[in-house]
Amino acid sequence: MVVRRKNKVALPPEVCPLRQCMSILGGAWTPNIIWYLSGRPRRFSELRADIGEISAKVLTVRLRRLEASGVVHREVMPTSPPTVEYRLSELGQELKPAIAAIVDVGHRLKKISAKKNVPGGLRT
Amino acid sequence: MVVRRKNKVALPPEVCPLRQCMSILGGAWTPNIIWYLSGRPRRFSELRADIGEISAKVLTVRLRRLEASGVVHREVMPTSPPTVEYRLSELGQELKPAIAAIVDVGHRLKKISAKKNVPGGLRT
DNA sequence: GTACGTGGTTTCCTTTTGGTAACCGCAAAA
DNA sequence: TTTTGCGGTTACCAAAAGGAAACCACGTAC
Repeated sequence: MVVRRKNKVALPPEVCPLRQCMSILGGAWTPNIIWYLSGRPRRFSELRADIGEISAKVLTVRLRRLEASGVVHREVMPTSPPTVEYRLSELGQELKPAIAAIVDVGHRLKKISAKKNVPGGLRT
Repeated sequence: MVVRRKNKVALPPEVCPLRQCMSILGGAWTPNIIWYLSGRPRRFSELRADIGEISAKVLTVRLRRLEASGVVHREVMPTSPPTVEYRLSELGQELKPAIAAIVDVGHRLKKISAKKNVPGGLRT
């Protein structure tokens, strides 16, 4: 019995742009984080307060992932107690139009669902 | 002991537009479905083939939810075997710019991650 | 010494999600 | 009569996600 190479040569991933981008935007609160950071840099506790319902754990996980994907920059300031500032990287800035578009649709959805008396439409 | 009315008068939901919109776009494959439907109306089996990896169950659930939220219109055609056509409603059309913006970022992410040799960035 | 604030981490738990596979009803075709 | 295609539905299951609460290190303030 001989070990053979597979017939298919592991066809290149050919990532779908939509999935590519959604893999960054996915997960609870991620768009909100980007939204707030698009305003100005923020500290951990600021983001926590801004978003309100997010847990520390999830916020940590999100920020770590965004950092790993190059969307967010993390900087420790030499203060005491040390504060940490998060801001959108150059790459992160590219997401702003997408987030803005989503927010924009959100506004229109609100108007429409108000007209139609669909109480809030779908909620999470 | 007297039953009292609550102090807070059930403050209005005050839905965040971002969450509002993401509650529609959320869930695996949803943006892809909208993307394909934004091209032209499609049948169930077409969408299934277009997206490829989606299961019938999830596709059903997504379409039902999109229909319920008024984004997608479902029409049964009087053919045999009966075919069902899905298309974006007027409200669904509003989502096109947002999806387009996301796709656009996806393209740029691809270029950047190619440059940086981050192999695909984050995958789902 | 003790408490406090910052920015987390860790553990545990419940809920949600999404996939697989089997099944279904109908009408037409073979 | 059996099969085929369409458009699903259902039951079951494993994995992932996300929340709560406890914990942690560090330097400063009291």
